[in-house]
Amino acid sequence: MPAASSQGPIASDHATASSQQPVANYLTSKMPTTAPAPAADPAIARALKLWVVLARATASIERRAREDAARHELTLAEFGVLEALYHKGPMLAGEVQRRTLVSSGGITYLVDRLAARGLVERRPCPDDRRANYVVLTPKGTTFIGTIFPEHAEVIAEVMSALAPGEQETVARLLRKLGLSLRQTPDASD
Amino acid sequence: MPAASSQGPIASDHATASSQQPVANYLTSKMPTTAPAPAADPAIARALKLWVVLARATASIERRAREDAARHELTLAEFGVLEALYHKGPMLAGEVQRRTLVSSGGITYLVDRLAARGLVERRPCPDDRRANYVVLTPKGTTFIGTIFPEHAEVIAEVMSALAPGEQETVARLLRKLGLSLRQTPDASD
DNA sequence: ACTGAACATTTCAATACGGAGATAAATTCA
DNA sequence: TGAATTTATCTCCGTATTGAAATGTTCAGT
Repeated sequence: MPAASSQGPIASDHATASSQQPVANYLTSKMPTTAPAPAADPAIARALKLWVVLARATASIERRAREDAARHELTLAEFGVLEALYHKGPMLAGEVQRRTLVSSGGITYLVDRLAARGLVERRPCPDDRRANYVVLTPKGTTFIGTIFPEHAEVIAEVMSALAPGEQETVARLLRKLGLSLRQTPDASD
Repeated sequence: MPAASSQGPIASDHATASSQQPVANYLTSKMPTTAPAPAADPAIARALKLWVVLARATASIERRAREDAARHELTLAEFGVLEALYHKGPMLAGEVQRRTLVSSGGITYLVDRLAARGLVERRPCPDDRRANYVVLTPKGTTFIGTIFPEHAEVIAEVMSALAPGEQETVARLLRKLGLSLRQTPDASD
C-alpha cells in the first residue's frame, strides 16, 4: 500500500536535528512541530489530501478483504485469480495477469500455487502453442462459488458506511480518475 | 494492492472444465462466457463495483508514485517515513509505524535502511527507555525537502483528471468510509 | 518492594511478489 | 524461405514486508 503521503507544506526551514545539543529541545519538551506552513499551492494540497484518504481507505478495506481471504488460506491475489476465472470462464494466463494486476512472473507463481491445490489447471491453447488457458477445476469452481458470496457480503458491509448514492458518486469519479491513468481501457464490464 | 475483485454475479452453474471433451468447446469457439447472471443483490453489486474501481485507481496512482519515489532509490514506505518526519518532526518509532501503515517489524527494517543511508537517526527517548525517537539528519532533511515538492507535483498532476470540487467530494466520502473502518481516528491534520 | 500485565521495539523466519532475462512460438516483411 | 520482431509464458533472483516470538521496560496493584 502507498506510504500514505500526507498533505503538505513545502516549507523547508525545518528545525533541523543535527547531532548537536539543540536536539534535546524537542525531544524533552513539547517539540515545536517545525511549524509547517500550510501548503503553498491549494491545488497541490487538495491532491495530496485526496491521495492520503484514498490510500488509507483502500488500505483499510484491503485489510478486511485480506483477512476474509485468509480464512480460506488465500492471498488476495489468489482470490482475484479464482474470481476472475469464476466470472469469466477460462482465460489465457496473460488475460488473468492483466485483470488481476500482477506481474508476469507473479501470474506463473499464482497459477502454480492454485494448481498445486487442485483449484485450477493449465490447458494448452490449440491455436497458439506459446499460450495456455487457465481453467477452474470442478473443485475450484465449487470452492470459489462458495466463498465468493461471503466475500462479497464482507465488502458490501464495509461499503455500507456510504449511502448507495454516495457509493455511486465515488465509483463514478474514481473510474474517471483511473481511466485517465491507464492506457488499457480495461474491460468495461 | 488488492487483487481487483471484480463486480459480480453469484451464479454458480459454470460450464465446468473437467478433463473431458466438452472443454474443447469454449477453448476453440467463442466461449459461452458461462453467462453470469447480473448480481442478485444490487447493494452487493454496487459495493463490489466500488471496490474494483477503488482498488484499480489506487493501484494506478500508486504505480506512478512508486516510479517517482524510485527515481531516488526510495520505496514508497521509505518515502512515507521521511515525509512523516519532515512534516511532523521527530517521532517515536511507533508513531511513525502507525502513520505509515507498516507492521511492527517493518518499521524497524525501514528505519534501519534509512539510517544506513544517513537520512535518519535513532535517539533514545529520555522518558521511556523502551522507546526511541526517529529523527531526520540534516542530510535527510535536505533530501526530503528537495524531493517532496516534486513528488507532490506528480500527485497533483495525477489527480488533475478530477476537478477541484470532485476531488473534494471524493476525499470527503473516502474519509468517511475510512474512518468507519478504523478505530484509530487518526490525526485529523 | 514484588509480581504480573501491558507496551515499545527488535529479531527471526517465511514468503509473496516484482522485474530482468530466457525460451519458444507466432508474425511480419523482404 | 528465412531473418527480424513481437508476443506469451516461465525461470530465477532479489527484496520488501508481514507476523510471531523474544527482549527489555514501564506501570498497576497489593
